[in-house]
Amino acid sequence: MSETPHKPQETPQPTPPQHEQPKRLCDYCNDKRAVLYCRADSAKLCFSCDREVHSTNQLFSKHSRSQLCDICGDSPASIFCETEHSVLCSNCDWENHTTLYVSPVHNRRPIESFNGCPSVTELLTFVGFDDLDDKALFSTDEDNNNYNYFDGDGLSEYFDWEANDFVSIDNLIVPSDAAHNYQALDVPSLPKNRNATCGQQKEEMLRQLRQLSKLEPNYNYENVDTETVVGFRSLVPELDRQPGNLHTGLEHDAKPISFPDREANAAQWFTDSLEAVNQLPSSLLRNKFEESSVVPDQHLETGGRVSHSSDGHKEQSHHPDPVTTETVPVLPKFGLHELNSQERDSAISRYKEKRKTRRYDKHIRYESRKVRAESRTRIKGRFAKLEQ
DNA sequence: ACACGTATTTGTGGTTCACCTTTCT
DNA sequence: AAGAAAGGTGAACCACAAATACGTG
Repeated sequence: MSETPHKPQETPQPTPPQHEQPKRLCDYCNDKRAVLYCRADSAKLCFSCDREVHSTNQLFSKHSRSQLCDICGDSPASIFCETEHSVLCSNCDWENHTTLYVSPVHNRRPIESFNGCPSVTELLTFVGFDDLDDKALFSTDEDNNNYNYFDGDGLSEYFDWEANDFVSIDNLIVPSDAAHNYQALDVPSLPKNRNATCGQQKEEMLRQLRQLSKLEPNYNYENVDTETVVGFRSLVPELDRQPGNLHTGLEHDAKPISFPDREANAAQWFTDSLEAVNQLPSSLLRNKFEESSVVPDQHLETGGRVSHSSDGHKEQSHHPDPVTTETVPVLPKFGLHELNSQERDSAISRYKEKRKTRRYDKHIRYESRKVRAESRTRIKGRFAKLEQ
Protein backbone atom coordinates (compact mmCIF):
# COMPACT_ATOMS: atom_id res chain seq x y z
CA MET A 1 0.00 0.00 0.00
CA SER A 2 1.16 3.43 -0.69
CA GLU A 3 1.86 5.34 2.45
CA THR A 4 2.66 8.66 0.93
CA PRO A 5 3.40 11.05 3.71
CA HIS A 6 1.00 13.88 3.55
CA LYS A 7 2.73 17.16 4.09
CA PRO A 8 0.54 20.17 3.89
CA GLN A 9 1.46 22.73 1.32
CA GLU A 10 1.38 25.35 3.95
CA THR A 11 0.40 25.31 7.53
CA PRO A 12 -2.00 28.09 8.26
CA GLN A 13 -2.07 28.96 11.89
CA PRO A 14 -5.24 28.29 13.73
CA THR A 15 -7.42 31.31 13.62
CA PRO A 16 -7.29 33.15 16.89
CA PRO A 17 -10.52 33.24 18.80
CA GLN A 18 -12.71 35.98 17.61
CA HIS A 19 -13.86 36.74 21.07
CA GLU A 20 -11.77 38.15 23.84
CA GLN A 21 -10.45 35.31 25.94
CA PRO A 22 -12.41 35.56 29.15
CA LYS A 23 -10.84 35.33 32.55
CA ARG A 24 -11.43 31.78 33.55
CA LEU A 25 -9.75 31.08 36.83
CA CYS A 26 -10.35 27.82 38.62
CA ASP A 27 -13.26 28.18 41.04
CA TYR A 28 -11.45 26.02 43.57
CA CYS A 29 -7.90 27.35 43.76
CA ASN A 30 -8.63 30.69 42.14
CA ASP A 31 -5.10 30.51 40.81
CA LYS A 32 -4.76 28.36 37.73
CA ARG A 33 -6.74 28.73 34.60
CA ALA A 34 -9.88 26.59 34.53
CA VAL A 35 -10.03 24.11 31.69
CA LEU A 36 -12.79 21.80 32.86
CA TYR A 37 -16.40 22.24 33.87
CA CYS A 38 -18.22 20.04 36.36
CA ARG A 39 -21.94 20.12 35.77
CA ALA A 40 -22.83 18.64 39.13
CA ASP A 41 -20.83 21.28 40.97
CA SER A 42 -21.47 24.02 38.42
CA ALA A 43 -17.79 24.73 38.82
CA LYS A 44 -14.89 25.59 36.57
CA LEU A 45 -11.77 23.70 37.53
CA CYS A 46 -8.16 23.24 36.60
CA PHE A 47 -6.87 19.68 36.20
CA SER A 48 -5.24 19.42 39.59
CA CYS A 49 -8.24 20.77 41.49
CA ASP A 50 -10.48 18.54 39.46
CA ARG A 51 -8.51 15.58 40.69
CA GLU A 52 -8.45 16.83 44.23
CA VAL A 53 -12.17 17.47 44.31
CA HIS A 54 -13.33 14.39 42.50
CA SER A 55 -11.10 11.86 44.17
CA THR A 56 -12.58 12.67 47.55
CA ASN A 57 -15.18 9.95 47.46
CA GLN A 58 -17.05 7.66 45.15
CA LEU A 59 -19.98 9.99 44.76
CA PHE A 60 -17.90 12.92 43.66
CA SER A 61 -15.97 10.78 41.26
CA LYS A 62 -19.18 10.15 39.35
CA HIS A 63 -19.49 13.78 38.41
CA SER A 64 -19.34 14.30 34.71
CA ARG A 65 -16.77 16.85 33.60
CA SER A 66 -16.27 18.47 30.24
CA GLN A 67 -13.89 20.93 28.71
CA LEU A 68 -14.76 24.58 29.10
CA CYS A 69 -16.20 26.37 26.12
CA ASP A 70 -13.49 28.32 24.35
CA ILE A 71 -15.77 31.22 23.58
CA CYS A 72 -17.81 31.92 26.67
CA GLY A 73 -15.46 30.15 29.06
CA ASP A 74 -18.41 29.55 31.29
CA SER A 75 -20.21 26.45 30.04
CA PRO A 76 -19.33 22.84 29.34
CA ALA A 77 -18.23 22.29 25.77
CA SER A 78 -20.06 19.68 23.77
CA ILE A 79 -18.88 20.37 20.22
CA PHE A 80 -15.40 20.44 18.74
CA CYS A 81 -15.09 22.62 15.66
CA GLU A 82 -12.13 21.32 13.68
CA THR A 83 -12.19 24.31 11.42
CA GLU A 84 -11.87 26.81 14.22
CA HIS A 85 -9.90 24.44 16.45
CA SER A 86 -12.23 25.32 19.27
CA VAL A 87 -14.45 23.51 21.70
CA LEU A 88 -17.85 25.09 22.06
CA CYS A 89 -20.83 24.82 24.33
CA SER A 90 -24.16 24.25 22.66
CA ASN A 91 -25.09 27.91 22.88
CA CYS A 92 -21.90 29.21 21.34
CA ASP A 93 -21.97 26.45 18.77
CA TRP A 94 -25.47 27.49 17.82
CA GLU A 95 -24.53 31.14 17.58
CA ASN A 96 -21.37 30.45 15.59
CA HIS A 97 -22.61 27.81 13.22
CA THR A 98 -26.16 28.67 12.37
CA THR A 99 -25.06 31.17 9.78
CA LEU A 100 -25.73 29.71 6.36
CA TYR A 101 -22.28 30.70 5.14
CA VAL A 102 -20.44 29.04 7.96
CA SER A 103 -22.08 25.81 9.00
CA PRO A 104 -21.69 23.83 5.78
CA VAL A 105 -17.94 24.25 5.66
CA HIS A 106 -17.06 23.77 9.31
CA ASN A 107 -16.14 20.30 10.42
CA ARG A 108 -17.72 19.76 13.80
CA ARG A 109 -18.15 16.73 15.97
CA PRO A 110 -19.44 16.02 19.44
CA ILE A 111 -16.84 15.75 22.16
CA GLU A 112 -16.82 13.65 25.24
CA SER A 113 -17.05 14.20 28.91
CA PHE A 114 -15.54 11.95 31.53
CA ASN A 115 -16.03 10.89 35.08
CA GLY A 116 -14.04 8.96 37.63
CA CYS A 117 -10.51 9.91 38.52
CA PRO A 118 -8.59 9.51 35.31
CA SER A 119 -4.85 9.29 35.28
CA VAL A 120 -2.75 11.74 33.35
CA THR A 121 -2.63 9.34 30.46
CA GLU A 122 -6.38 9.03 30.46
CA LEU A 123 -6.69 12.78 30.60
CA LEU A 124 -4.33 13.00 27.67
CA THR A 125 -6.66 10.67 25.87
CA PHE A 126 -9.61 12.76 26.86
CA VAL A 127 -8.17 15.89 25.37
CA GLY A 128 -6.83 14.00 22.38
CA PHE A 129 -3.12 13.76 23.12
CA ASP A 130 -3.24 10.02 23.41
CA ASP A 131 -0.35 9.30 21.11
CA LEU A 132 1.72 12.29 21.97
CA ASP A 133 5.33 11.41 22.52
CA ASP A 134 5.54 11.15 26.25
CA LYS A 135 9.08 12.44 26.22
CA ALA A 136 7.79 15.68 24.82
CA LEU A 137 5.46 16.14 27.70
CA PHE A 138 6.82 14.30 30.66
CA SER A 139 10.45 15.16 30.67
CA THR A 140 11.71 14.70 34.19
CA ASP A 141 14.62 17.00 33.67
CA GLU A 142 13.96 20.22 35.45
CA ASP A 143 16.28 21.99 33.10
CA ASN A 144 13.88 21.32 30.36
CA ASN A 145 11.46 23.75 31.86
CA ASN A 146 12.82 26.33 29.54
CA TYR A 147 12.17 24.23 26.53
CA ASN A 148 9.39 25.59 24.46
CA TYR A 149 7.37 22.59 23.49
CA PHE A 150 5.19 24.63 21.27
CA ASP A 151 7.88 26.16 19.17
CA GLY A 152 10.45 23.42 19.00
CA ASP A 153 10.24 19.96 17.56
CA GLY A 154 7.64 18.94 20.04
CA LEU A 155 4.09 20.04 19.88
CA SER A 156 4.17 22.29 16.91
CA GLU A 157 4.88 19.24 14.82
CA TYR A 158 2.23 17.42 16.70
CA PHE A 159 -0.33 19.95 15.70
CA ASP A 160 0.73 20.16 12.10
CA TRP A 161 -2.07 17.92 11.00
CA GLU A 162 -4.59 20.50 12.00
CA ALA A 163 -3.69 22.44 8.94
CA ASN A 164 -4.33 19.49 6.66
CA ASP A 165 -7.33 19.47 4.47
CA PHE A 166 -9.91 17.02 5.57
CA VAL A 167 -10.82 14.36 3.08
CA SER A 168 -14.42 14.58 2.24
CA ILE A 169 -16.51 11.62 1.26
CA ASP A 170 -16.50 12.87 -2.29
CA ASN A 171 -12.79 12.27 -2.48
CA LEU A 172 -13.29 8.63 -1.74
CA ILE A 173 -16.03 7.84 -4.20
CA VAL A 174 -14.84 5.67 -7.04
CA PRO A 175 -16.64 5.90 -10.35
CA SER A 176 -18.77 2.87 -10.97
CA ASP A 177 -17.15 2.14 -14.30
CA ALA A 178 -13.85 1.66 -12.54
CA ALA A 179 -15.25 -1.15 -10.51
CA HIS A 180 -12.89 -3.78 -11.84
CA ASN A 181 -9.75 -1.79 -11.81
CA TYR A 182 -9.07 -0.85 -8.27
CA GLN A 183 -6.12 1.13 -7.27
CA ALA A 184 -5.08 2.30 -3.93
CA LEU A 185 -6.57 5.69 -3.41
CA ASP A 186 -4.10 8.42 -2.85
CA VAL A 187 -5.54 9.37 0.45
CA PRO A 188 -3.44 11.21 2.97
CA SER A 189 -2.84 9.18 6.04
CA LEU A 190 -4.91 10.06 9.01
CA PRO A 191 -3.40 12.59 11.35
CA LYS A 192 -1.60 10.93 14.18
CA ASN A 193 -3.68 12.72 16.75
CA ARG A 194 -6.94 12.65 14.91
CA ASN A 195 -8.82 12.33 18.16
CA ALA A 196 -7.56 15.63 19.37
CA THR A 197 -10.45 17.61 20.71
CA CYS A 198 -8.80 20.24 22.82
CA GLY A 199 -9.49 23.71 21.61
CA GLN A 200 -7.77 26.98 22.33
CA GLN A 201 -6.63 25.84 25.75
CA LYS A 202 -4.38 23.06 24.56
CA GLU A 203 -1.19 24.72 25.75
CA GLU A 204 -2.62 25.38 29.19
CA MET A 205 -3.97 21.84 29.36
CA LEU A 206 -0.60 20.34 28.54
CA ARG A 207 1.10 22.59 31.06
CA GLN A 208 -1.28 21.51 33.79
CA LEU A 209 -1.08 17.86 32.83
CA ARG A 210 2.66 18.04 32.94
CA GLN A 211 2.51 19.44 36.44
CA LEU A 212 -0.04 16.84 37.38
CA SER A 213 2.17 14.07 36.11
CA LYS A 214 4.88 15.12 38.53
CA LEU A 215 2.51 14.54 41.41
CA GLU A 216 2.02 10.97 40.37
CA PRO A 217 4.65 8.92 42.16
CA ASN A 218 7.18 7.13 39.96
CA TYR A 219 5.67 8.62 36.88
CA ASN A 220 7.93 8.64 33.90
CA TYR A 221 7.51 8.38 30.20
CA GLU A 222 9.14 5.00 29.82
CA ASN A 223 6.43 3.13 31.62
CA VAL A 224 3.65 5.56 31.39
CA ASP A 225 0.80 3.07 31.44
CA THR A 226 1.88 1.21 34.49
CA GLU A 227 2.99 4.12 36.50
CA THR A 228 -0.03 6.13 35.64
CA VAL A 229 -2.37 3.55 36.97
CA VAL A 230 -0.31 2.74 40.01
CA GLY A 231 0.27 6.39 40.71
CA PHE A 232 -3.33 7.18 40.18
CA ARG A 233 -4.39 4.50 42.54
CA SER A 234 -2.11 5.73 45.20
CA LEU A 235 -3.84 9.07 45.04
CA VAL A 236 -7.30 7.70 45.26
CA PRO A 237 -8.85 6.07 48.28
CA GLU A 238 -9.35 2.36 47.99
CA LEU A 239 -13.10 2.54 47.65
CA ASP A 240 -12.98 5.19 45.03
CA ARG A 241 -10.92 3.30 42.59
CA GLN A 242 -12.63 3.37 39.31
CA PRO A 243 -11.42 3.99 35.85
CA GLY A 244 -12.31 7.16 34.10
CA ASN A 245 -15.17 6.94 31.71
CA LEU A 246 -15.90 9.04 28.75
CA HIS A 247 -19.28 10.34 27.74
CA THR A 248 -20.25 11.96 24.54
CA GLY A 249 -20.93 15.57 25.07
CA LEU A 250 -24.48 15.25 23.95
CA GLU A 251 -25.59 12.82 26.56
CA HIS A 252 -25.70 15.18 29.47
CA ASP A 253 -24.53 12.88 32.17
CA ALA A 254 -26.05 9.84 30.66
CA LYS A 255 -24.50 6.41 30.66
CA PRO A 256 -20.74 6.36 30.47
CA ILE A 257 -19.15 4.79 27.46
CA SER A 258 -15.89 2.98 27.36
CA PHE A 259 -12.82 4.46 25.75
CA PRO A 260 -13.38 4.10 22.05
CA ASP A 261 -10.00 3.41 20.57
CA ARG A 262 -8.07 0.53 21.95
CA GLU A 263 -4.72 1.60 20.71
CA ALA A 264 -5.27 5.10 21.81
CA ASN A 265 -6.54 4.13 25.18
CA ALA A 266 -4.07 1.73 26.57
CA ALA A 267 -4.53 3.29 29.93
CA GLN A 268 -8.21 2.54 30.01
CA TRP A 269 -7.57 -0.95 28.81
CA PHE A 270 -4.96 -1.41 31.44
CA THR A 271 -7.27 -0.08 34.09
CA ASP A 272 -9.83 -2.60 32.98
CA SER A 273 -7.19 -5.25 33.28
CA LEU A 274 -6.35 -4.13 36.76
CA GLU A 275 -9.97 -4.22 37.66
CA ALA A 276 -10.02 -7.82 36.63
CA VAL A 277 -6.74 -8.46 38.37
CA ASN A 278 -8.10 -7.12 41.60
CA GLN A 279 -10.71 -9.80 41.39
CA LEU A 280 -8.16 -12.52 40.91
CA PRO A 281 -6.11 -14.36 43.44
CA SER A 282 -2.54 -13.30 43.51
CA SER A 283 -1.43 -16.53 41.96
CA LEU A 284 -2.95 -15.45 38.71
CA LEU A 285 -1.30 -12.13 38.59
CA ARG A 286 1.78 -12.96 36.68
CA ASN A 287 0.07 -14.24 33.63
CA LYS A 288 -2.50 -11.53 33.66
CA PHE A 289 0.17 -8.93 33.54
CA GLU A 290 2.09 -10.71 30.89
CA GLU A 291 -1.07 -10.73 28.89
CA SER A 292 -1.56 -7.07 29.43
CA SER A 293 1.90 -6.62 27.98
CA VAL A 294 2.36 -3.18 29.33
CA VAL A 295 3.99 -3.75 32.68
CA PRO A 296 7.74 -3.49 32.85
CA ASP A 297 9.52 -6.16 34.79
CA GLN A 298 10.72 -4.05 37.59
CA HIS A 299 7.25 -3.39 38.87
CA LEU A 300 6.12 -6.94 39.15
CA GLU A 301 9.47 -8.51 39.72
CA THR A 302 8.47 -11.53 37.76
CA GLY A 303 11.13 -11.33 35.14
CA GLY A 304 8.47 -11.98 32.53
CA ARG A 305 8.95 -10.89 29.02
CA VAL A 306 7.16 -7.78 27.95
CA SER A 307 5.97 -7.58 24.43
CA HIS A 308 3.76 -5.15 22.65
CA SER A 309 1.11 -6.45 20.36
CA SER A 310 -0.28 -4.30 17.67
CA ASP A 311 -3.43 -6.30 17.51
CA GLY A 312 -5.20 -6.84 20.77
CA HIS A 313 -7.58 -9.37 19.34
CA LYS A 314 -4.96 -11.97 18.85
CA GLU A 315 -2.82 -11.65 21.88
CA GLN A 316 -5.15 -13.63 24.03
CA SER A 317 -4.80 -16.78 22.03
CA HIS A 318 -1.05 -16.73 22.33
CA HIS A 319 -1.05 -16.88 26.06
CA PRO A 320 -2.00 -19.72 28.26
CA ASP A 321 -5.11 -19.48 30.32
CA PRO A 322 -4.40 -17.65 33.56
CA VAL A 323 -5.78 -20.50 35.58
CA THR A 324 -3.00 -22.80 34.50
CA THR A 325 -0.10 -20.60 35.41
CA GLU A 326 2.24 -21.04 38.27
CA THR A 327 2.14 -19.09 41.45
CA VAL A 328 3.92 -15.82 41.99
CA PRO A 329 4.37 -13.86 45.17
CA VAL A 330 1.56 -11.69 46.38
CA LEU A 331 1.84 -8.09 45.35
CA PRO A 332 0.73 -5.98 48.27
CA LYS A 333 0.98 -2.91 46.07
CA PHE A 334 -2.39 -3.70 44.60
CA GLY A 335 -4.12 -4.33 47.88
CA LEU A 336 -5.03 -7.89 47.08
CA HIS A 337 -6.55 -10.16 49.61
CA GLU A 338 -6.85 -13.89 49.70
CA LEU A 339 -10.07 -15.27 48.32
CA ASN A 340 -11.78 -18.47 49.16
CA SER A 341 -12.31 -20.99 46.41
CA GLN A 342 -15.86 -19.90 45.66
CA GLU A 343 -14.91 -16.27 45.32
CA ARG A 344 -11.96 -17.38 43.34
CA ASP A 345 -14.04 -19.32 40.83
CA SER A 346 -16.49 -16.49 40.63
CA ALA A 347 -13.72 -14.02 40.04
CA ILE A 348 -12.16 -16.16 37.37
CA SER A 349 -15.44 -16.65 35.56
CA ARG A 350 -16.15 -12.94 35.72
CA TYR A 351 -12.73 -12.25 34.39
CA LYS A 352 -13.17 -14.71 31.55
CA GLU A 353 -16.60 -13.37 30.76
CA LYS A 354 -15.31 -9.86 30.65
CA ARG A 355 -12.43 -10.88 28.47
CA LYS A 356 -14.84 -12.60 26.10
CA THR A 357 -17.11 -9.63 25.80
CA ARG A 358 -14.38 -7.07 25.54
CA ARG A 359 -14.87 -5.13 22.36
CA TYR A 360 -12.89 -2.53 20.54
CA ASP A 361 -13.72 -0.15 17.82
CA LYS A 362 -13.16 -1.49 14.39
CA HIS A 363 -9.81 -0.63 12.97
CA ILE A 364 -9.31 -0.88 9.24
CA ARG A 365 -5.86 -2.26 8.55
CA TYR A 366 -6.09 -2.51 4.82
CA GLU A 367 -7.96 0.25 3.08
CA SER A 368 -7.75 -1.57 -0.25
CA ARG A 369 -9.62 -4.54 1.18
CA LYS A 370 -12.25 -2.23 2.52
CA VAL A 371 -12.70 -0.59 -0.85
CA ARG A 372 -12.96 -3.95 -2.51
CA ALA A 373 -15.37 -5.38 0.03
CA GLU A 374 -17.63 -2.38 -0.31
CA SER A 375 -17.96 -2.89 -4.03
CA ARG A 376 -18.27 -6.66 -4.12
CA THR A 377 -21.46 -8.25 -5.24
CA ARG A 378 -23.51 -9.67 -2.42
CA ILE A 379 -26.46 -11.90 -1.88
CA LYS A 380 -28.31 -11.04 1.31
CA GLY A 381 -25.28 -9.29 2.60
CA ARG A 382 -22.94 -12.18 1.97
CA PHE A 383 -20.21 -12.06 -0.58
CA ALA A 384 -21.26 -13.76 -3.77
CA LYS A 385 -19.15 -15.65 -6.26
CA LEU A 386 -18.13 -13.73 -9.30
CA GLU A 387 -19.95 -14.67 -12.48
CA GLN A 388 -17.53 -16.26 -14.94
C1' DA B 1 21.63 -15.12 2.58
C1' DC B 2 18.65 -14.71 -1.17
C1' DA B 3 15.04 -15.46 -4.75
C1' DC B 4 11.19 -17.77 -6.12
C1' DG B 5 6.99 -20.65 -6.04
C1' DT B 6 3.31 -22.59 -3.45
C1' DA B 7 0.22 -23.11 0.46
C1' DT B 8 -2.16 -21.06 4.12
C1' DT B 9 -4.14 -17.32 6.65
C1' DT B 10 -6.17 -12.84 7.10
C1' DG B 11 -9.36 -9.16 6.50
C1' DT B 12 -13.13 -6.82 4.48
C1' DG B 13 -18.83 -5.19 4.79
C1' DG B 14 -24.08 -5.86 4.42
C1' DT B 15 -27.56 -8.76 5.87
C1' DT B 16 -29.67 -12.08 8.78
C1' DC B 17 -30.83 -14.08 12.96
C1' DA B 18 -30.42 -15.49 17.72
C1' DC B 19 -30.40 -13.64 22.03
C1' DC B 20 -31.23 -10.29 25.53
C1' DT B 21 -33.58 -6.29 27.56
C1' DT B 22 -37.30 -3.21 27.87
C1' DT B 23 -41.99 -1.96 27.33
C1' DC B 24 -46.72 -3.02 26.92
C1' DT B 25 -50.96 -5.66 27.78
C1' DA C 1 -47.00 -11.04 38.11
C1' DA C 2 -46.70 -13.23 33.73
C1' DG C 3 -46.52 -13.47 28.97
C1' DA C 4 -46.19 -11.13 24.43
C1' DA C 5 -44.33 -7.73 21.55
C1' DA C 6 -40.95 -4.50 20.31
C1' DG C 7 -36.40 -2.90 20.14
C1' DG C 8 -31.39 -3.32 20.50
C1' DT C 9 -27.03 -5.76 20.03
C1' DG C 10 -23.59 -8.58 18.28
C1' DA C 11 -21.97 -12.85 15.96
C1' DA C 12 -22.00 -15.50 11.78
C1' DC C 13 -21.92 -15.91 7.05
C1' DC C 14 -20.04 -15.40 2.44
C1' DA C 15 -15.73 -14.89 -1.63
C1' DC C 16 -11.45 -13.65 -2.72
C1' DA C 17 -7.34 -10.46 -3.02
C1' DA C 18 -3.61 -9.53 -0.26
C1' DA C 19 -0.55 -10.77 3.27
C1' DT C 20 2.09 -14.15 5.42
C1' DA C 21 4.45 -18.59 6.11
C1' DC C 22 7.01 -22.18 4.41
C1' DG C 23 9.85 -25.10 1.40
C1' DT C 24 13.21 -25.58 -2.21
C1' DG C 25 17.15 -24.57 -5.12
